[in-house]
Amino acid sequence: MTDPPTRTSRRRPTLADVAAIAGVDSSLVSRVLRDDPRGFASAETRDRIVRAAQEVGYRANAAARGLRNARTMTLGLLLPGFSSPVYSSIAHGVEERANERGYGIVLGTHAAGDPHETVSGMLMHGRVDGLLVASGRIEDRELRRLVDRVPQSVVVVNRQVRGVAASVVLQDADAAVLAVRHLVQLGHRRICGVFGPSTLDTMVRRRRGFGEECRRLGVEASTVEMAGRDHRAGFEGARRALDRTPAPTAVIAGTFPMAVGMLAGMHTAGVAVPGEMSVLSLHNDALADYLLPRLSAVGLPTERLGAEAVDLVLDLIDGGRPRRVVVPEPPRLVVRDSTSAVPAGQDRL
Amino acid sequence: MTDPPTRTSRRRPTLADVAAIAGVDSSLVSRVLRDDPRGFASAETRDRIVRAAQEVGYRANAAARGLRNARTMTLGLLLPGFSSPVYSSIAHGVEERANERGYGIVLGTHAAGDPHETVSGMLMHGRVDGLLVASGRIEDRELRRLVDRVPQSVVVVNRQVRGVAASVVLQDADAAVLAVRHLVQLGHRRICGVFGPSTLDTMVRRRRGFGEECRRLGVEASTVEMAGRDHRAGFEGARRALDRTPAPTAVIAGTFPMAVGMLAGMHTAGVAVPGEMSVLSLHNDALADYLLPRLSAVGLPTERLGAEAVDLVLDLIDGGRPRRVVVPEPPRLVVRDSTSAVPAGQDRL
DNA sequence: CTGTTAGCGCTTTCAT
DNA sequence: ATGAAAGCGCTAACAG
Repeated sequence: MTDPPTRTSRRRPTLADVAAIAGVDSSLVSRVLRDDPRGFASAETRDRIVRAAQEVGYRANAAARGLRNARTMTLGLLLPGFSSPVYSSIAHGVEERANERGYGIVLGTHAAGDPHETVSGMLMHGRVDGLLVASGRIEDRELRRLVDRVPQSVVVVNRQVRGVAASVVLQDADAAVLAVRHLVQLGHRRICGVFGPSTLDTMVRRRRGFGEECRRLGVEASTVEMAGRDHRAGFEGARRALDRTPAPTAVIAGTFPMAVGMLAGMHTAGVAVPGEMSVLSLHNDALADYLLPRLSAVGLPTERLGAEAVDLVLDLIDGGRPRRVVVPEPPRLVVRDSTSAVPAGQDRL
Repeated sequence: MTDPPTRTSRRRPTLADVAAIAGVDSSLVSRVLRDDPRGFASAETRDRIVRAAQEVGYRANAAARGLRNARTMTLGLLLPGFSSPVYSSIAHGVEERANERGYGIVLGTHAAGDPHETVSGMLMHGRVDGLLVASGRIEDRELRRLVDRVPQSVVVVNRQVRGVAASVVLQDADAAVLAVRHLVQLGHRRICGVFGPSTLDTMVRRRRGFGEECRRLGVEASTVEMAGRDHRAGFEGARRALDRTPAPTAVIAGTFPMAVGMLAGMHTAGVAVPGEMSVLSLHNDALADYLLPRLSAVGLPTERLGAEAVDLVLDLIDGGRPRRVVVPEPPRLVVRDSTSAVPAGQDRL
């Protein structure tokens, strides 16, 4: 028998402590504090309980509750890191929506260690009720194996994987379509798309949208595939695009950081943007307004990605069926200064 | 009595399940699987247990373990968001080090909701064993109140708060000192520091280092204080710096995004960098190499910040005494293209 | 070397 | 309207 802790005691107060002070049973305290419909208590008792709880600063222990309910009220979020603004944005959206729905987030970046271990660790130890995988680095095969074990609680974000039924993606192809249309409207007829590795699902979809729209509009499309998708990849991609003969009059970058790198790459190569070359980014970012020249971009609603993913996984946890969600907000073109009409003398095929 | 689940069963296997298959008691399974020194088992039994565990894919339930041990093996990380690269970097450092030491991270950004609730929620519900607060937005007073309740497990990161004994910071003042010296060496004698709000501890320290070194070296210092510390704040700060009479020949930006904004601001104002104005950033970033001009910067070891914070909080959890840690790695100057010798005709006071 | 027992803090029947 | 008791899955103390 431990004596009920006072305000000054350091041990975390338990239901029993509150019950002792209020002079009732702990089960009643539990019901009252949770507003359990079956927890009718006389207004007076109720009041005593609530006051006692406040007095000692009672907070339910999450582990005990989780053990009892077989629910942790926590979701896992697996990211490759915070390298790209897209991941930051996803994290933000996930966290916000999870919060709204009463869930916490445990974070796993697999900067260090085996990605598969990180993933299975979270889910298999029952640390989380569901898992959002927003990492391109985990192999499809690994992911499928994981989902085979716990299909009801894994959602892949910004990616689709054969065999994994629950996913949320953006309208990547449409973003590329929009980009092509903008450039064609400006008079461009030779466009080069510079993308990241085809091992990334988003890149494949953007690239496809790019290729198809170019074909449909009858303009000359070329494509460069880089191993990375960061500034450096863009910088080098610019050079690769310039090597094409005849050179394109406009380039589309597969990611925002790539577009930034391409701006630098064009400058290094002595090619004026947008005078001699238009540069257009897939994905927008606050930084775009502060670059030279200000970067035109097709914005995608990345924060919605996180929110939708949370809704989907919570639905799965509640027994819902896996779905493939496409965020309904369409991509939006934001024209700034890096795209302009095709230079005179180059406007025919 | 439930029958031992086979591979196909969906219920998460427990110790009891493994024990049943191996034909031993669950406590023995527990000891063997944890390599408990008191868990000697005959090689043969051991083998049977391990195989049984593997067969059903046993993973210890974190909630049960946490309840029993009064340890969750989880740390809380409170960030204001991923707006700034510094926060991403801290998150990365924290996650990596925590991983190494066997801890998970639960993330709280207080984009949404009451920051104080987020914080107390994590700690008070026993969801985490310790808390890293890397947010400038939580008021000092709030933070002190929190720490009064649970002094042994809160560490503030990249910030010091009176009344909160455990903190980890960088050598912010020294970074500013290094910046000033670089510019003075280039011949600059009128330098303007453009900082974020003085409500942020880091800004105060950088500003102090700036002011003191300028005084020591006998150069003319002016200071601009902006309400924000993002691109926009830098953009507007550039104009404010140019309004000084006589105008400075060099500016130091309080954060990396501010420096980016200042580059744009100078360009908009028609001031050539570095021809007419040198721009130097406090904090470095991969982006620096891809700006026009490439941005000179003083790098600070932000990732170490996260690692040190994890080490400190784990030390506190183990009963260690609170300390004020300063990350030992000194700031490093990276000279690129945005700083140069003072323009001719302006090199005297 | 292995089993028994008790209990972490909570929720949920089932009694009263 | 309230209480008693059981049990979530795990580990530690103690027996044997």
